[in-house]
Amino acid sequence: MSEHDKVDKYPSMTIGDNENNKRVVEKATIGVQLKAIRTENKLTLEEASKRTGLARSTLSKIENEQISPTFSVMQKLASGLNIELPQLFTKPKETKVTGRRDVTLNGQGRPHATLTYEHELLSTQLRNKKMMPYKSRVHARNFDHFGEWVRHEGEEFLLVLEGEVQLLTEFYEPATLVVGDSAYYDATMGHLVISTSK
Amino acid sequence: MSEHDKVDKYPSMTIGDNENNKRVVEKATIGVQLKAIRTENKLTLEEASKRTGLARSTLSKIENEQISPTFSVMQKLASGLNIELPQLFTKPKETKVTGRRDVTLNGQGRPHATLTYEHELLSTQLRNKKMMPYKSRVHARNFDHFGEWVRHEGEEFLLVLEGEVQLLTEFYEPATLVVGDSAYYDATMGHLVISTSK
DNA sequence: AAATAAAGTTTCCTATAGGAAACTTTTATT
DNA sequence: AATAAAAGTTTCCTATAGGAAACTTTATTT
Repeated sequence: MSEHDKVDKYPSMTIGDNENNKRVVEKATIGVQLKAIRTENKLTLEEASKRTGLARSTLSKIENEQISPTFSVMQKLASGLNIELPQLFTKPKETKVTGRRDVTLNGQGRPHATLTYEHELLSTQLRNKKMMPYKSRVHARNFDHFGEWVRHEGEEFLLVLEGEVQLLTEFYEPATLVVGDSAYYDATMGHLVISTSK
Repeated sequence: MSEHDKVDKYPSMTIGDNENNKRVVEKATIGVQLKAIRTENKLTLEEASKRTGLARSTLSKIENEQISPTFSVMQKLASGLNIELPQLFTKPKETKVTGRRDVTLNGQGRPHATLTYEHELLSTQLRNKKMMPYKSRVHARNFDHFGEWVRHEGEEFLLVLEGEVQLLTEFYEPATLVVGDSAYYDATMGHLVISTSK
């Protein structure tokens, strides 16, 4: 292997440069990550070797991006160094909303109407939030307005701001909620909110 | 390779059974995961092969846990199948609140008072929620009640139910919020809420 | 600043991953 | 139910990962 080869073996390894031409911008930094984790823990290659059961040389090569470790090696790394697997290739988490906030004054949210609901989406300036807050006015007055359960990934929390609604969910009896009442539920279970106000 | 070998190659591969005797309970299911993802997307091995740029045979062997894919292969999988890398070895998230809900009537939450806030924790019956909803009455009337910024992991959404408060955050001017106003912010950035009601 | 020790890298070899093609099994079609 | 087509598996080979030991570099001690 020539000197040039060594340096360029995994040059900047752009992920997914496959025939479909799907290109992912992120770089493969498993070596860099590993070295960072090891040095932060003040471990030598020898010590890391003992903990992971991997050869000193193997660790060195991974750190210098000379080889692409197998999944089983990655598992030994995570286990031996007491970290979660994704830490090996995920840069220290940067929340997408890092250092940002978004204030939405009453009634200034982005409107979004459907047949059954009138939503006011809140904090729409912030992208990639973990929560999607919104205020809703409920029009639906019975199950038939929907036809079937609403289901989707994630969890929902609701708080009644005015009037009276019924929360219908699979497996449970309907719950009548008035101002100040709230509920939290798994959204993969069928759910609906209907209005029982006048 | 004997029939027995084939079956047991990666028998139930308990991770991290290394000399430090650190034992991780989780199983290595990258093959199972991959197969699940592929079939859910109604892809044949051939199609998956085209998308990822990997050989049909390689995919088959990975799915049957006959080989341990290298990191670079895992990247091609994630990229080609349009998934996040950790999805390959993390079982489809089973929310801890699966199939459950928790209704909290007004004033029936669990009280939790501090010097500066009077909290009413909501939906405390459900454990391991992704969100922690609560109503708070704010006592603090200036920064000095705290001494320094509040900081923690995650994101916060707040909605004013009555009175008037000021939201103080690093990097931003204070925001005055009245009933119906809301805000969303990164909680790792210093933040405080103080009361400006009478 | 030599000598020694410790940490890290490279080489060389063996084991295993990944690809091409043959083979087997399953599904669809007549 | 026989045939064809499609999907999946296995074989066989080549390329590359991983381990042992030699080698180089960096830090430490005298």
